[in-house]
This record gives sequence, structure tokens and C-alpha cells, in this order.
Amino acid sequence: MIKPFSELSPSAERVVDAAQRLIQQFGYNGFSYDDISREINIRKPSIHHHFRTKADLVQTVVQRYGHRFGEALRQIDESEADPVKRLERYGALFAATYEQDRRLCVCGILGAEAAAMSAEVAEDVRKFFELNLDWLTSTITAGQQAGRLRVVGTAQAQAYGLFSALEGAMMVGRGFGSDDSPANAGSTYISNMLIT
Amino acid sequence: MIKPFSELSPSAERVVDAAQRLIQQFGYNGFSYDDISREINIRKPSIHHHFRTKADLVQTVVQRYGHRFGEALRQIDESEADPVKRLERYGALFAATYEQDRRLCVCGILGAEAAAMSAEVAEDVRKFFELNLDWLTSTITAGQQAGRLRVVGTAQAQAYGLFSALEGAMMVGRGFGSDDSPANAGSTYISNMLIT
DNA sequence: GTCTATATAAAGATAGAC
DNA sequence: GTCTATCTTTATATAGAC
Repeated sequence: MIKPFSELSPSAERVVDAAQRLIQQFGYNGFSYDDISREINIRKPSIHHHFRTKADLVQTVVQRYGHRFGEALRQIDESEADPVKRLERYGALFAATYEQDRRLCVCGILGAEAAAMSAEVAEDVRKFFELNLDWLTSTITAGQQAGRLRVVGTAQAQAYGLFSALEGAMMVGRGFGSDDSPANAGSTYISNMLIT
Repeated sequence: MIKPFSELSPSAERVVDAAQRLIQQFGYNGFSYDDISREINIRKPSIHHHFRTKADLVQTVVQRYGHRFGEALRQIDESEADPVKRLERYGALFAATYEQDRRLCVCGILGAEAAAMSAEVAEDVRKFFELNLDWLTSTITAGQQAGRLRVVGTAQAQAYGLFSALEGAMMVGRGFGSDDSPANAGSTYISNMLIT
């Protein structure tokens, strides 16, 4: 068990910030303690003082990321009643990330690299996916019950499809060298479900 | 300019095979010449003899992969006239990859890691995406003209959406620890466009 | 075309002083 | 909590013999 992200000291927080950005741009195996060191002007052993291993550091990044995402979902639910608009707001979360120098979803890229990761990190990534798929499933179901969405197959399958489209759009956008927002892929997906 | 993949010697081919598998499972930064060495029982300098640098090797992997994918698309076009069935066959290509130990699309994972790659490799990855999006755009357009598919927005946007869903489904499936086929995500996407 | 030996740099991590 | 110094392992790559 690692120390919870809520108890990080200010400098530990700066390490986590830098690590998150580096993961989103280069992936787990694409950055080192030395990169963080250069980025926030701290020596490598100081980073080890806060996070004994790289796996611990990345786990903290994932846990904080998942927590923040959960907060964002709660925020959407509190401020928006229409399920269709909720889904659009959801897509905008991915867009906001990608618009920052084409950064990827932390768990998207770590999911892709899952085979090269510690079991602990992999489990937290899985929980992130679960959080998202559960939220999408109930929001899509709400849209169906409100007569706004046409659900072909199950709401679970549509949730998986929409989530995949958003995660995939970031990855494809990167490789295609496109600034096109993942929100477009999200809107397209939602439009296909929409009852007009 | 690297040597074309069509002129590889048998042992160079074995190196490319091993490299491709390692990329699909661990990503560009997740494998080394040493891994290949252990895998196919050859010494590291022998690999360097065939491929001067890792970037050269990976570029060969991507070019061969793109060529084979192009052949598969041609194969689909030759043997299947119905646009909807063509799209299903297309989804099955991704499924076939994922079913081998949950391997990812070579260009999917390399696209995600694009920021950490050489310009040459990045360009070949981009061409792969272009090949796929062009094929999907014209196949979806054909489906629309045949009165089989309902295209909300543009065929380009739907092509991007379907491609993202398939690439994303592999990534998400990995991170979620699911054997669920990406073909399901593809079928779901196609079903949403289908005129019944 | 393949090998042994080796160079060089980087990565993850620890010891111990301040 | 931060540092200098150091260790160990690994990665990419080259020299040169067979």
C-alpha cells in the first residue's frame, strides 16, 4: 500500500504533476526520474525520498487521476440533468486533456502498456475504466428511458463503444498528427444514438 | 531510407517478427534488442547487422505491417461486395490481432507513443492511419449510396469514429483485462449506423 | 552472417552527509 | 527534505575475429 495522494507534501505534488504530464506524452517507459529531475529542478534521490520506486510514483499518479475524474463526473451529474448533455460534457473532458499539447488519457496509455506494468498499477487502471464504463452505462440508460437515445444492443455495449471511441480518438489523433478534438468522435458517436 | 521489407533475409525476417510481437505487447520503449536476442536465439550484434538502429528496425516493422494491412483490405474488396459486410470483415482484422494474447495494433500503440519516436517512424504510422481512414470513408460512402447505412454528419467523421472505436477497444480491453473482442465494439458502431 | 568483447550512456535505486 | 556520490543493471551501439 502506498501513501494516499491526498497526503502529499507540496514538493511531492510537483513530482506527481511532472510525472503525469510525462506519462501522458511519452508513456510509462518513455520517461525517467532524470526527466522529472530536469523538469522541476530537484535531484533524483529526492524523488526517491517521496516515491520509493517508479511503480509507486505512477500508482499515485493514477489514483489521483482517477479521483479527479470521479469528481468531474459528480460535477456533471450535479449541474446537468439532461443525459445527452451529460454525455457531451463527458466528451469535453477528453477534449480538454487532448487540447493540452495532445496529451493522452493517463489510463489510456497505461492500459496500452499494461503488459509492462506492475499488478498494482494495472489494477488501478482497471478501476478507472470501471468507473467510466459504469457512469456511461447508467447515463446512456437514463437517456434511453427519457426517450432521447436509441440503444441498439445493451447500454453496456454502447458505453464500451463510446468510451473506446473517445480513448481511441486521442491515440489516433496523436498518430495521425491531428489537432481534431476527441470530442468530435464523441459527438459523432452520440449523434448516431440520438432519436431526432 | 531503409532497406524495403520485401528484401529481408530469412533471419532478418525472424528479427522483424519478434520485434513486431514485442511492440504489440510492450510498446516501442518496452522492448530491447536483448529481448529479441533471447526470443529468437541470436546475438545482439547480429541484429544490428540487419538493422543498424532500433528506429530502423521499427520502421521496417511498421512498413511491413502497413503493407499487409493494405493487402487484407484489397482481399476484402475482392471477395465481398456488400459494404456492410466489408465493414464487419474489417472489424474482424482487429479482432484477429487482439485474440493473439491481446496484442494491439502496431500503429495504435506507436501512435500513442508518437511523441517519443523518430520522424520517419511517425510518418509511416501516419500513412497507416490514412490508408485505413480512406478505405473506411469510401466503404461507408458506398454503404450510404446503397441505402444500407445512415450517415450522420460526414462519411469522414464516421470513418474516424469507427476507426477510433476499434483502436480504442483494443487499448481499453487491455487495460480492463478483458478478452472481449474489439469486433464487438466494431459491430456495435456499425449497428448504430445501420438502416433496418 | 554470426559471434565475443567492449564502449558509452542512461535507468532505477541506495548510502549517508547536511 | 534535499543533496553529492555511488552502485548495479540495462540499453543502444561498435570493433573486429571467424
